[in-house]
Amino acid sequence: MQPRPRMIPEATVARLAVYLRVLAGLSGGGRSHVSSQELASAAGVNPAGLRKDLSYLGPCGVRGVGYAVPALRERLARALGVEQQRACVLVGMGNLGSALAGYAGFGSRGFTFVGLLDADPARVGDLVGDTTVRPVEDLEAVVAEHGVTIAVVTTPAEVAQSVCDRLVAAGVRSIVNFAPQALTVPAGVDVRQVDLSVELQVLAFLDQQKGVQLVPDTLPTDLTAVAAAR
Amino acid sequence: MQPRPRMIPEATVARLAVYLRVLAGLSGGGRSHVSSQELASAAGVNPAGLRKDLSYLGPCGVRGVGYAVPALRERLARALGVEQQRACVLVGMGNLGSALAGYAGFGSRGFTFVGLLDADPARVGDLVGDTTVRPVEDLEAVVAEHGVTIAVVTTPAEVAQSVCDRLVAAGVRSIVNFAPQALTVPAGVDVRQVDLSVELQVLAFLDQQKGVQLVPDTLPTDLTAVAAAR
DNA sequence: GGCTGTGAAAGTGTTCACAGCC
DNA sequence: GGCTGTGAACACTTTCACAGCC
Repeated sequence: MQPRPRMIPEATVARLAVYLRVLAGLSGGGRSHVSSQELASAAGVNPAGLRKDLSYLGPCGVRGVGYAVPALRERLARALGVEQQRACVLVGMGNLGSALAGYAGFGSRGFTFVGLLDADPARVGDLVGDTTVRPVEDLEAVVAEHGVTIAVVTTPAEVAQSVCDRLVAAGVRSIVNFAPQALTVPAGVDVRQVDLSVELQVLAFLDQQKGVQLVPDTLPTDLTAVAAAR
Repeated sequence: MQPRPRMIPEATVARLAVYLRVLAGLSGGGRSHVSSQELASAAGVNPAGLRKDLSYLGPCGVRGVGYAVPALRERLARALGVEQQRACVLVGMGNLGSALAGYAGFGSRGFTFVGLLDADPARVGDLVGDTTVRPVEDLEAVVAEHGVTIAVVTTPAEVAQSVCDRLVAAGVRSIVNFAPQALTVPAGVDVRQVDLSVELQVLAFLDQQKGVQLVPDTLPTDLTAVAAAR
């Protein structure tokens, strides 16, 4: 009976955010229309994939012409929920935490950091952007006060789980975790794990493979030798 | 004729890096063996998936017992190429760049930042970790001097492409790009694009969806209304 | 009994090719 | 002619179930 409100795949959601950013730049340039080819190239994806992504929002282009930049922009913003401002807290004000808190891009994309927390008394009171760092003890109070549902964890790995537990208990339902530590959470809470060092590691692996492929003529009889040479 | 050196899927490579980190922690605890269940739980993945991942390296566990911690650790390190140290450069010493440069985890995983570069004269000369920030003009010299093949870009978006071009011209073949800007590179060069704000955006979307799902009884006749209400 | 290793199945995401419309 | 929208094919991952071994 339900024709379904059309589920949007997660991979698509991530790319929609990228398209929105590219459109913002394009919009500043005063462009009125853009083709899937052009948009895809600027976003670094395949044109057909981009069209499929956009089609999840329903038809939103004009055949033979392309996409109207302002209309598409508004549609994307609405689909992603950027229109309404969301209150976030950030726990762990090391270099990474400071980088994220100071990133100007967040404000325009619907995120406001209403709380910057740190366990180190030396850091409490510092001004990052226009927000003052508060002691981690205030966590529950900040979450309750602003009705925070999204949190960013940039603490050392050892304390990430306990911080996470406190966040969840206080009512946070969505967490981005940069600490190299898997978090366990109750059902209904989303965690996105981001491991910066893994990116480098994958590159190193690919790099190494390139080296191996440059010498494909050496054909060892023993397969384990190849694996070992990796 | 070739039984194939067994290609390892990229998704698996990324997880192998995580397993290696977990094992390092476990190894410090003096454990001699570990089951796929335990390792998977600590890494935040499915046990069957973990076993499949490890099976790409060939059999490396003991049935009925589990995996020998030191042996598995060494095998993973070899597969990922962590044993040999790799020279990297990092361009753009803002907060994010500093966070990455200061991350102690890299050293133990085979990465050494031999060059920290920035275009801002005010930042040149700063000491980050035990490396001095150099002017971005030195890029080609540093890459050539140390035979750098891996670079991390944490510059503003506007200059990311030109920095990338210089890196590639200098001989870099693998790039992690944190600037919100798609990079175009010649064939043979790998780019991994990391967009930190996209993670938050996806969470916001999921968060919003939860809210919608809490009121599933409202069954509007018009589908577009649902899409719009997003 | 317990746990690994792995084919087979299910699910997800990507690419292709072309019909449909301007 | 050009470009969107989309079903169908394809590729990639994940999950399941169980055979094989200690």
